[in-house]
Order: sequence, then structure tokens, then C-alpha cells
Amino acid sequence: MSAAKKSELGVTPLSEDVSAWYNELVFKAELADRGPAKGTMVIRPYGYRIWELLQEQLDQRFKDTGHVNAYFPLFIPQSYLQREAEHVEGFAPELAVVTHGGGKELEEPLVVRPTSETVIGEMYSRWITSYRDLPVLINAWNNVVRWELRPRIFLRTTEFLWQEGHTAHADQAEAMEETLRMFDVYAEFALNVAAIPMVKGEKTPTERFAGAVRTFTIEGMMRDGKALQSGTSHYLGTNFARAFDITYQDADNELQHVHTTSWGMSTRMIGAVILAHGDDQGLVLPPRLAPIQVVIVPIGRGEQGDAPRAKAHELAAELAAAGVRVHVDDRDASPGFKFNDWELKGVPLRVELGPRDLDAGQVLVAQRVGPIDDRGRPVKDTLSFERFVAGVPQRLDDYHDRLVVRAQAYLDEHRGRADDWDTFERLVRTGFADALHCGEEACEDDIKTATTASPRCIPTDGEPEEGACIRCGAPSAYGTRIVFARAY
RNA sequence: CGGGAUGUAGCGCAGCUUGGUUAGCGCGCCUCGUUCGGGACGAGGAGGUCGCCGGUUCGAAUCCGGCCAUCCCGACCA
Repeated sequence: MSAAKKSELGVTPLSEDVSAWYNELVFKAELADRGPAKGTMVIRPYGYRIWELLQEQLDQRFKDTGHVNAYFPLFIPQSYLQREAEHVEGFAPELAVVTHGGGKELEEPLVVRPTSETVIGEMYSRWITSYRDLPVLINAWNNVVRWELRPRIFLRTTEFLWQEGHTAHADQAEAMEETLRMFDVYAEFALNVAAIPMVKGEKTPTERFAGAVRTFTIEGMMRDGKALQSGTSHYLGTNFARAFDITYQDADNELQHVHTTSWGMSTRMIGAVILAHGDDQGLVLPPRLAPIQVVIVPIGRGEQGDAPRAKAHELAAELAAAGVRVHVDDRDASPGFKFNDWELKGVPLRVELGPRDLDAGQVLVAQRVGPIDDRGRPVKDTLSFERFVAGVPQRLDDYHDRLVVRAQAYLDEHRGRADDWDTFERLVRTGFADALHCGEEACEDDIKTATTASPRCIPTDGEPEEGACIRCGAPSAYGTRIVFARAY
């Protein structure tokens, strides 16, 4: 990263090198820092607040759909993982294993949970005996550890925070309904809270969760055209019920296995927000996840600044009372510095209040994403003191909608149908390609080798279509086009 | 684990080729003063086991050997 190529902010422009931009921005915006151990991250207050806001709003949706929260242990006896064949196979390479405790070697090693299907399966087998116990609708907020070979902050860290929902049902139909319900919750949340339109679909067998019968995913498009799996919902069938002997007696006195589901969204979602909305100026935060939705910058030094500063605090108090997350930037720094600083941090609305505005009884409002003048600076509009408190929430909602429209436009521009290999290769370099595929793993591998792109999902809203595989020409599988992209 | 690169102040870097005053620059930080409508300025100041271990030498940030760590590109993945 040559210093000369960096913008004034000291961040490599997004347009030049997305990877460098992302890394530098995460640190500069004080979202997170690297931990001392490889692959670990420290989530700093500004980044953690985003997580808290995400948690609050996602958790509310879980409650609204009938779920309750619980906590399950971090340590899992190694033998538990081994009970479900595909599950072990899938997770074995990325397990952290504790072999010693209290200064002695353990009789049985403990794995640090990479996910909790197994412990929860064990507990559910104890808790569930009758159809009257069903359904069990539990969610857990916790941390998990997966020994990643190539960590990237928020996107792939050895330890990450997430929620994992685990439900048990009497039959397949009800479990599938639950799986799809939570799948919809994720997509709705991504759109209405994170302002990211997602491509919804089902994972192909090769991309499926280890131990799942069906896996549904929301895939977001990042600013480099890569896909980011941002939330998954799994129908686990009776795989875990059989492995952990989770049975119930039905109304006819017959012993039945339960059907389980699991679903998760993680701190990776913060990475999605950064990569879906950010620009050369830095972060762009959707208002519903922004720790600070409105920053007020009083203008004027010393005595000249006293009145604007006082008014700024007065307006901030009123705005806070109206439920807006507002901050007055009182720092001893120049206005220009503050403007750039808050732009870097992605604050949606900036309010300027100087002596001139005070006289006019108004403030200037600049939007982080919005119309710009011929110097590339935001066009600032005015808002009178009287209309201020009422006007801001509306602007935040409009701003959210604008981010959605922008992200949707970006997705549409970078997604296309591929009917021949050249088109496929071209599309996949800059975005998503919808193409027919034979469904063979060897062919997927071949595509991956040739383009680094992989099947992201079978879109839920895909039109029925059959034909020849984009790569090998064999008859297509899945009954519709599937989405290929390079992925994080 | 393969390929590539880098370790010098909180951050970004120069110095190393050709060993030799007290290891330097920018940003940031601290103090004082002046400043404040798009990254202000002046003066003063704090901050370093030059990644670690060993070797060569009168003398090593610099040369040699080994080790460690980190980052980037691939294989695993929310």
C-alpha cells in the first residue's frame, strides 16, 4: 500500500484495493483490532455497539416468533461431536481441543464448541419425552471457535460471536416451516435493519451444513462483487435426533424421533455491512445499526462557540428524548477534521450549527450518502429549530431506504444470466452469475479451479428451467438456474 | 502446509547496498499560545532492548546463520 495512493484519510481507496481498504477501515474507524493470538479480534466499543444494536433487533424478532433464550456450555466432550458422522467430518479440521485442565491431562479431551448441535442434542434428549413437550424453541447467544486457516476480521475469525437457534418438532412439516420462517426472518432483518438486499436460496449438497438435510442461506453482494453468506437456516431432519436419541411418545403411544432445526447469524454480519455499503470516504452505516445516527458539530471557537455549543446540546437532548442516537462533537478540533472523521465512521446524518445558523434559527444537515455538489461535497440542506426533532427521524428512514435502493441497484448491475462459458467467466469476475449446472461435485470443482467461483445457492425465487450445464454440458440439475460467485 | 513479502516510537516509513558521531522523518500524542463554516499554525516536549538468539568485528539496525511472528495469494470455513 503505497502512501501516495491513499486518500487524505489514510485509507486505501475502495476502488483500488478492496482488501486493503477493508482492513485499514476496520482499524481506522475503531471497529475492531487484532487480538494477540492469531485469528482473534477485539471488538472495540464502536464496533460492539453495532453488534448490540443488531442483537437487540434480531432478538426481538426471535421473541416475536415464539423463541426463548438459554445458554449452553462452551466445552463439549469430544465423543459427542463424533456421534453424528457428517457433523464430525465437517468440523474435525477446525476444532480447538482442550487436553489439559487443572494441571492434569484430561481423561477425555474437550472440544471448544464450533456450534452446539451436539450438546443441545444431548440436553433435548433429556428434556423431551412427550409430544406435549414439543415444539422446543430455544435460541442461544454465545461465542464459538473454529480454527480458521486464513482469518479476516469480522468475516472469518477463530472466535466469533453469534446466535444459534435450535428447535425440535414433532414432524418434518413443522420443522421445515420453522426452518423457512427463520430463513425469512434473516432476509427481512438484513433488508430492513442492515439495508442489504439478500439473494435467498438453498445450498447445494456440497455447500450444505455438516449434518443438515437442507440448508438455506442469505447471500449478500459486497462492493467487490463477491458473495458473503450472511445467515443460514438448517433443516436437520432426524440426523441429530437419531445420534442423540431425542425421542418422544406421540398421541398414539408410538415412540418417534424429533425433527430439529438450527439457524445462525454472526458478527460476520458486521463485515457484510462494511463491505456492502462502504465507500472511499469510509464506513457507511445503516441508521438502524449506527451507534451514532446524528452527530452535531457546533461551529465557533471560544466565546463565539458558546452559544452554538449550548444550542447543540439542547437540540441533542430533545432528539435523544425522541429516541434518536445523537452525539455532540465538542472536541477541540477544526470542523473540517470532524466532518471527515464522522464520514469515516459512517454516521448517517451530520448537523452543523454555527453562529450564522443560530441567527437564522436553523441547522445545516449533511447526509453521509446523498446528493453531492460539483466539488464532491455533500449538498447541505437546512432545518429550522422548530422542525428539527420531528424532521430527523423521517430523514433517517429515508436514508435507510436510499441505502436499500442503492444496494439493490448494485446487486442488479452485477448479477446476470450466463448461457455460455465466456459470459459466465466475465460475470463471475465482477459479481453473480445465474447459470444452469449439472449438480456434479467434480464439475463444481472444475469451475472453482477455473474461476475461483463456487455455487452460492439455488435461488428460492428461481424460474423453472432445464438445459445443459454451463461447464460440462450435461443435463442440468435443480430445475432452475443457480447462483455462482466468488465468495468470502 | 505451499508461494510471496515484511519485522526500526502508537501508526506509516527512511536508514541496511558500501558496518563507524547522540538512529531519523511524517502522522498521532503532551504543554503553551494563536486558530475554527471541509483534515489550522507556531514554539517547546515525551516516546526506541532497531522481532528473538547466536556468530563475524575494535565496533552491528546494517554483514552471516538459525529461530519466531505477522501480512498477502491458494487449500478449510459463519
